[in-house]
Amino acid sequence: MADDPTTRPRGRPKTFDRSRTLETAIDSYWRHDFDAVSVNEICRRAGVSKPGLYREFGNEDQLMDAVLTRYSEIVLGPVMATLAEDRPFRETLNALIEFVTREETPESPAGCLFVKMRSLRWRLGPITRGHVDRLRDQTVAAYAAWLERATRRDEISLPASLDATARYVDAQFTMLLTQMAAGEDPTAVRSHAALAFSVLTNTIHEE
Amino acid sequence: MADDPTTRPRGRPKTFDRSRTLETAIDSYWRHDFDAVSVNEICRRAGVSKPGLYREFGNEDQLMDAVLTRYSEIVLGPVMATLAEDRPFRETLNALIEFVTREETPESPAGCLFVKMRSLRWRLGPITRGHVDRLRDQTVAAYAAWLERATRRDEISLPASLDATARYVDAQFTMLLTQMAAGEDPTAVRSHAALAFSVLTNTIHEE
DNA sequence: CCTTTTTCGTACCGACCGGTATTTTTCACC
DNA sequence: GGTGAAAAATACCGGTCGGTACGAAAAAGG
Repeated sequence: MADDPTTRPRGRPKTFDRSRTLETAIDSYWRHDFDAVSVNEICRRAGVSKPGLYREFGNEDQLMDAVLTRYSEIVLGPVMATLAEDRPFRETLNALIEFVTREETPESPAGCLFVKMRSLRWRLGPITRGHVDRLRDQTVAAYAAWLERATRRDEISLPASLDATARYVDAQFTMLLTQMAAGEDPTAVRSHAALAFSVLTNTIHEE
Repeated sequence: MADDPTTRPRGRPKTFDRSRTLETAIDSYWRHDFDAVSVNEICRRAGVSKPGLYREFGNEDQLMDAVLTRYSEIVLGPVMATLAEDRPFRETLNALIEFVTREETPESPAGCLFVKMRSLRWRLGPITRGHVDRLRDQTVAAYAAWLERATRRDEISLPASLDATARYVDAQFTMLLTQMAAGEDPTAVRSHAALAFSVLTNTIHEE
């Protein structure tokens, strides 16, 4: 069943491990400085030949795009899901802050690869760049929807227009993640988060 | 007097224009993507031979250090001076926000070269990196002194420890300048500033 | 066994990098 | 005019980059 002789293709069987290579690439881009991660370097780390990688992904731009797609599924998806849940505003906010300021672990470095890509936009090819832009719009839209629901339930009162506030939230999370990626103390970053988001939660009807 | 024959050195007179080269380098690093600015590229832009530049500055690290020194004198110095002035807190804050969110002009791109260097720390040599770290400490210290004076005069009440608040202010200005460098709309960035700093100015005794 | 098909990886391409050896030019001094 | 010293630029170095030409290897079909 593992190798059905009727469907087995004709030529030399493929041994290239796409998934493993992709994970190596994600980890490399995420953990290390961006310009220290060349295609050559990824091949070295993944133990894969360069033409093999190019056969699988096409070029550097498409490789980065595949990396971003996978990262989006693994990391960004759950965050979006959290934002879409119908929990009290503070609860979701605290969960997000906790998630964003978590310590580095062997399987997931501090910071966010998506934020890193946004800040190093010029290193990206046109495909990945477009992908990043689309994801950013989706992220801001998710923040806006979250804020609107909380506003309708009188949990917060918007300090600015819905769109401006959503962009502010995005900017603040970007800043927090950038600081985490830079190796800042998580406690200090959390205190920044408390200050930055107090404009949302310290409303008059808490008095 | 311009060429005193008693002090005129022996060999071929120097024609290398250090100041002009330095300004070309500042403009290049400031305006363009960091990895698009190689030593070769700076030589091309400045119309200077590569050995000439190396004779003048030593290597890339020392060139960047010289760039940072000059930038610090030109741009960071006046900001520090503004912070040290004894003006009402809001007045200084507004002046800083206005300065930071100014539009791009031919002689000064949007954003801040110092912030750019901080975010691209891995592109820097050891000398420039140390310089950046020192300047950052000085900046945070200047914010702290400014906040402390305002607190003593009861203009603001600190929402966290002096040090934590100073670091928060630094983080926020860094974020604003990063957004400006990314080409965001100055009005949107100013609205982010208003939200981020409201935690300092919206104190109880304004009620 | 031999051909066909597919994937494999070595070895290479031109471009650009940071940095320098070397020769030529331009001056002061004699 | 000849000579020594300082600064000029050409032309080069080894290394790395993104990307690929091409022959060897491994399977199925005959």
